[in-house]
Amino acid sequence: MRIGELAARAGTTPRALRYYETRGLLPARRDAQGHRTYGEDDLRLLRQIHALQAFGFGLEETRPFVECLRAGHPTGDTCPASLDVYRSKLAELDACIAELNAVRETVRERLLLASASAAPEPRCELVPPQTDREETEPCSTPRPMSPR
Amino acid sequence: MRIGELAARAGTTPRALRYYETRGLLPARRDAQGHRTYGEDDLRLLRQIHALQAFGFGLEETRPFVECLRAGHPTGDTCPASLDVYRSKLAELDACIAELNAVRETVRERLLLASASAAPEPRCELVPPQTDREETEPCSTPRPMSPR
DNA sequence: CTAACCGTTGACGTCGGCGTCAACGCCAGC
DNA sequence: GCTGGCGTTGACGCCGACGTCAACGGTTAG
Repeated sequence: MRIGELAARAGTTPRALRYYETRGLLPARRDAQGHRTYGEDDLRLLRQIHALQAFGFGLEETRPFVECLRAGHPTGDTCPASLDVYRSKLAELDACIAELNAVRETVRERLLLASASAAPEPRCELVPPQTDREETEPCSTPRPMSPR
Repeated sequence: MRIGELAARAGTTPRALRYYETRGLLPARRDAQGHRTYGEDDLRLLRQIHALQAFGFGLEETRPFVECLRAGHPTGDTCPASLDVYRSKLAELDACIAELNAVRETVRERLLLASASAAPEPRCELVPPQTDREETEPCSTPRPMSPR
């Protein structure tokens, strides 16, 4: 299997696979023409990578999982190094969530205070809220649920 | 007041102020030597900018607040445009927090499942947890609480 | 023969908010 | 005159995960 086919089957692009290779994450054999050649196993590795990326894992963080799979384990998270990544990710998420909640509360307070003082006389105006709902792009840091 | 002094008083750098100017966020007058000149008002604008940045607001999002202040209002969030930013930020935060919570739960489940199957015999090993606490850098997207 | 299509490497662009460096100007003090 | 300190503009670097383009090569189908 060559790069185009693997990319299509994995739902990604040749460019991404080449990038992974430069990072040492997904090395490829070469055929007589110098073209990259992959096996079925590589498809599993790619699926692992994408599953973790969808959760906001960085490429480096997927490495233990990928190597774990390549070592022959049934799943990528069978190895201790992968569990460590899980744990540090959990801690990171907890810290992030706590911080965002704190910010959220502060912003909410400010909004209430400001909208109160901005309307000197609370006229109970019930303006129909929003006619159109814009898709506001959410959290991008661990950025899960990327388009495509 | 020139750029170095204002930067020092605002706790930022000349580079940042020049950048703001290129963005049209903080225009400056010039003296005979071509040096940027600022007034006391600009210090207030800068404080507003930094306060919002500490909450994870992007520079563009601070613009309504800054213009509100320049329009002579007592606070930056007196104007409707600023309130809109507050509201959209709240929505963004809510979406982000919800997403992160979902990811957190999934990761936690995975960790439990994997650590359970990784230890075929739950040997109740009570290894002393962590000897050193590494400062894991938290959420960077709305990235509040930046260093300095 | 030529076009279509797949592959290769290399380099630059993207996004935000500046940091850092280069090369220069102007003014004060010794 | 020389040094130090402040200012100016312009350009490149950073970080992550690629997208996009350029210029090239090899295989296959018409």
